[in-house]
Amino acid sequence: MKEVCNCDHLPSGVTGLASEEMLENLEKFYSAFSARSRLAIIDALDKAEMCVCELGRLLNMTKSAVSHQLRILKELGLIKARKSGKEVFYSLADEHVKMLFEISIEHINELEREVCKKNI
Amino acid sequence: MKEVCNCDHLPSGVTGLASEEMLENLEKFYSAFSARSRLAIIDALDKAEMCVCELGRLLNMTKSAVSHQLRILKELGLIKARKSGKEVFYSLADEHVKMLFEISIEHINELEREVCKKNI
DNA sequence: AATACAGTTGAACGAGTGTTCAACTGTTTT
DNA sequence: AAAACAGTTGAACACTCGTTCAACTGTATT
Repeated sequence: MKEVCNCDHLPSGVTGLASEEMLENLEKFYSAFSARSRLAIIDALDKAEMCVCELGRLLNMTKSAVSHQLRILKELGLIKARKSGKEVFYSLADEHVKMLFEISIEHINELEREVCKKNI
Repeated sequence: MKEVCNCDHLPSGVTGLASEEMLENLEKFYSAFSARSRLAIIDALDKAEMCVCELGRLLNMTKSAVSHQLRILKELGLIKARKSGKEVFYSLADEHVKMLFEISIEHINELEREVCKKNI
């Protein structure tokens, strides 16, 4: 009962691999969430619309740092901006972003529990 | 009807922000998916159990590069290993990882469609 | 018109990261 | 016992990325 690696050929049963384009989209999307500062911003905007100044104070970041990260999130289509006088109010782009973020939180919580159980 | 930034105090309606620990978990999790090579590995393992050699050939990576990334994924509890003779077969850790990955793909597809619609 | 404030931008810096290379372990085959 | 193979590991390298700093735009206030 030997399990062959047979490294002369590709594994046979493997079909439906993600396309290059899909991988690129996934990478871009996950990268947006892979920095603590951006995660904190998304988490905050998941709770309420906020201006740069508020975000900065809430998250202990400089306005500049917040602004840089907001630009990245905006380019990825994850947040939207609403200008009002001197201020710019940011919020999550749509319900899809909101859902995806909240679902992730739930699942990662359960994942964490699984890992903990195994380590006992 | 002026919308006050009132940058002397924190925004009032904001409660239930993610804890530091939660942010850390989210960051670790998303970081695991933020490298193209790791994404490709996860995608492949989502389709079938594979050894390092197969992954390397399938994804055009050296065994060393694959092994390094597998170590990271294993430390995060996202994949598991099964040794058999000379070879080590890897697969996704459990159904939770599988689901989270597949759900993400669906949602990102829809997200992409939304963004495209807006750019018309 | 001058000042103050919210926000943006680009350059520069330091920290983190993925790959490569070479040496290594451990198992199987001859 | 020696050779071959699957896989791992650590150092080195280039590259990316987030923050800081300073200068800037545009709006509101006096």
